[in-house]
Amino acid sequence: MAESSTRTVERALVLLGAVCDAGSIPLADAARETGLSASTALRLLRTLEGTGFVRRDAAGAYRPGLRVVQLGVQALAHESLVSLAEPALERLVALTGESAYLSVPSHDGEGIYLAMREGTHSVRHASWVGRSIPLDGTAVGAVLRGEEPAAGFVVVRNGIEADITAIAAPVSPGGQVVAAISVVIPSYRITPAGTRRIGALVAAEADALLAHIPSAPAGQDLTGEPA
Amino acid sequence: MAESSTRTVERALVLLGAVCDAGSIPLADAARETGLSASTALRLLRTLEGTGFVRRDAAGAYRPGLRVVQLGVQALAHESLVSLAEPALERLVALTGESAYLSVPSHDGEGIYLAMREGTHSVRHASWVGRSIPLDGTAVGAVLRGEEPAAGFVVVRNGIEADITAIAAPVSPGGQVVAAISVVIPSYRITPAGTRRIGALVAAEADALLAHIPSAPAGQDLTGEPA
DNA sequence: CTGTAGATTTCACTTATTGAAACGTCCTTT
DNA sequence: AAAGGACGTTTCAATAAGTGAAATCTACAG
Repeated sequence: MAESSTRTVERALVLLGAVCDAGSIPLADAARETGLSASTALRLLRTLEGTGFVRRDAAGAYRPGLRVVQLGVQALAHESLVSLAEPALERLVALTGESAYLSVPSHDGEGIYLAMREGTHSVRHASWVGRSIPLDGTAVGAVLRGEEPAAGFVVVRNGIEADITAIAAPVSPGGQVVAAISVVIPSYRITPAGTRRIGALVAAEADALLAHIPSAPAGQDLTGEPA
Repeated sequence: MAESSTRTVERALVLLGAVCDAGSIPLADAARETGLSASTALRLLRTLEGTGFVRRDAAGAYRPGLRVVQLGVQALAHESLVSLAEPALERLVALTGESAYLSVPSHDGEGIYLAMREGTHSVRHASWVGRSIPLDGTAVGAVLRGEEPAAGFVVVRNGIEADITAIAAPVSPGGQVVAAISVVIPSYRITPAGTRRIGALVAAEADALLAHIPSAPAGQDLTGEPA
């Protein structure tokens, strides 16, 4: 039985996702969006409510509950990658003035931002931690998939977002890509020379990120605590 | 059937909680801790894994997955209370040098820190966002329960944590307590006069927090977006 | 080499989930 | 005012789905 499942739980989790995506959603919409019957959705949402994963507001609509916040923040704190990366992101911002990101592959064929540092320019790119990013047509995506061009970094000009240029480099201890460091810049501000310079910086930081790690045996699981 | 349930989902969520609490936990421990049979725990954890809520590390142990981080951060961002409170916390830190917190009642009879601002003193109290706090014997607890003494703030000296004094005041638009603002101080640093001064500051900030809000009808649901 | 502990799979039992339908309510429409 | 529609909620019989004891396998410690 390679296939697991547990339909009920899967459905509940999908519902939870829908509620979190929406921020606030009435029962009927949640049911529609997840393709569940109203009664099933109600029952599952009630279970989620009873455990604090969602709550109802005065209007009766469902919202993400505090348990979600709690577990999420806890989990984020346990991700040692972000604490390792933070100084690197900071340096990148200091040296480039642009926003810098750490992202990792998610389970569903996308990527997700785990940490960011906002740039200092007044016109800056603003994404946010926890945001999903497609792997197609993005610099981060190319890197997370393992396409590392000779230069050591990937540049995507006006990819998913128009007028935005992204420069990304892989964090790949032992050849296995576990994360990407990237810098995102309004395209009008970028020059060929600047691209090379920043690309080199990003690649250098990405390389250095896990260089100190004594002996990452198989280059696996560096998303957890190093201990 | 006033009682909801859905045993399977509840169990899965308890497991998820256990994994997040532990940070990293092998199947057997998770099963023991939740009182589930190994096979059931395995099946549920697999479901959680398939949806990205947990993942396995190289050793096979379970850890919080990225989905948890993602939803948690999303949810936290949607909490308008924290954006409203942040300036207040900042001011408190500026005026007192001590760490300041925003907390709300959780679903399980505890409280949870939703936002914090670290103090500037070299010896400071460090808790963290997402942390649970008991309601018994804490200043925050007293406030969240609705016990507002005449002074407008509660002081608890050496409560749960020894050598720590906490001063908390309720955020209660329309009489209903929805949150608490608090400052936490190493006890040796506090004086009677300082307590009064800080208490007044905390109470003032807590009062002012939702004063601007045009017309919070029944004083409900201010944890969500004000729209 | 033997014994214990964990992880994983199998499988028969039945419990617990399911969704259509019915109900009450609150709107908007005619 | 009455009719229509949408939503939240409850009921209930059918059965799909989850359960846990036991068996299997591996890894490791004695």
